Amino acid sequence: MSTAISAYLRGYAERRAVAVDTRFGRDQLGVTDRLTVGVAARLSRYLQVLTQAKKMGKERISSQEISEYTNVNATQIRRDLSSLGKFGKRGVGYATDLLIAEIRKILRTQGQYNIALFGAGRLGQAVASSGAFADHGFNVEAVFDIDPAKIGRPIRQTVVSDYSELEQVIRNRAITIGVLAVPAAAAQQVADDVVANGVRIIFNYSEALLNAPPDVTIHNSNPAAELLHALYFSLA
Amino acid sequence: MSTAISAYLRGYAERRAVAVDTRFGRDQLGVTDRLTVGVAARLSRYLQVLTQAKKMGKERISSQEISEYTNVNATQIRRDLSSLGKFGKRGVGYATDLLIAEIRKILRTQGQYNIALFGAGRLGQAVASSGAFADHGFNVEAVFDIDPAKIGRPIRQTVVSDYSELEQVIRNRAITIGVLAVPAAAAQQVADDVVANGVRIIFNYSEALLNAPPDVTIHNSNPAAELLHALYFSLA
DNA sequence: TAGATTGTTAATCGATTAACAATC
DNA sequence: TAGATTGTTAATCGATTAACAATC
Repeated sequence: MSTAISAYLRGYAERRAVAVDTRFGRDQLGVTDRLTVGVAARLSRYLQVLTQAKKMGKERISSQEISEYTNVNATQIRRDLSSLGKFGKRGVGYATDLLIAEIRKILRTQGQYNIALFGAGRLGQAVASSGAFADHGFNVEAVFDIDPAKIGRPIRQTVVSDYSELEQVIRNRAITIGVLAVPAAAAQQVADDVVANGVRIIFNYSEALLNAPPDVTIHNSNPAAELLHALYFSLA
Repeated sequence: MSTAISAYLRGYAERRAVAVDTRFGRDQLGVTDRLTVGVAARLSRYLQVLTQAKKMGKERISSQEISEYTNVNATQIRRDLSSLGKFGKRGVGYATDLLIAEIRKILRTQGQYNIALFGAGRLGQAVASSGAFADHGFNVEAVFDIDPAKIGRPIRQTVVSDYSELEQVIRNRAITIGVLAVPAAAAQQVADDVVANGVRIIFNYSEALLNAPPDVTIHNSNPAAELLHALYFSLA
């Protein structure tokens, strides 16, 4: 067990009171209620751990084990899960497969989502090659760059497209998520362009502070901020 | 202003009540009190935004502006800051430089920290080349790989070392942080090795679930979990 | 002065946790 | 049956927010 300081997500916008039905997270009308931001963030992290645990051949897992890898209190985990259904067996634990399926259902992320990756540099290549996205149904459907040396070359399974084909590719390949692995100086322009073409979710790996319309969700990667925070707690 | 869902950190361990002195975050005895996990996480994020704002030539910034980029409520930001000192000017805002210095003081991250990077592949190269760490005093002092083709080659300013030199390099270069950009299958072994050589902070970019002693802080990078969570809130 | 923005209060709500009965 | 672990309760604590006086 490690004193892990773990990143987790939290959107401060869109906070909403929740009255989740106990079984399916749906209300009488069949409309799915919103989870609170904290719950959705934690469920995403449980899913990550469960996916990896399954890869390692683990068929059952206890709240205590999930706790050790996420550093979420075991009671909190049981509480989160039991408020959404009865997924566990007392004295036994949770079936990994079942729990993965249930959390995916709850998060409504069972489907496949098409990503366009911007920037085919080292970071872009690392992102495209990572299994992290693929495990969760995120397909890198398109990769863009402006470097003629990279355009037309394959990265994993995807051929790098010229940035000028942005509009056409986004629409033809049903891109819903833009991942920015471009230099900070170019990030705002790319963000503007993808937003103009209907993309409403941006994952920003650049250091740039992006501006976007209110209906666009921007997620910033902040490795340095995370490390600073981890450091604070390890320097007792 | 965007409906940004932003990552922020939270260590569930080491929670502690806080009674921070208003000016320096120190108590009568000169011993720095612990911030709550939430406050330390938010301060780290403010610092990230301030650093970038400064790069963009912004000399002053308001709580409202910081709020737009971090999606932390502006009142919360003023509250966090004012509980640690009076850093702002009413009617004006906060001086970027001053606030950066103060937050660094509070987080005790003014110093330089030496990082050893494991894995000189695409991800490792991207991490080493990123300005994100350098901006906050994290020096990539050593890079390790086991691929003979990479050993001896420079990555940015650092020559790739053979993994067999681990012990010597960690001790000679005063490495305090290990960053893992190795395949998942190798991650646990590397973690064990760096811990055996005294490193107590690990930043894990691999998908592996790592085990470590309780006094070791493990921070896991979870891009897919973050994206899942962002997705949940954008699929209204 | 007028406008802007901080610092602070007060109230509410959600997160966290220990403890334990239920039950596999 | 004995051990393990979930599901759930109850109590506490911190986070969040609106509102506004202070003041630049």
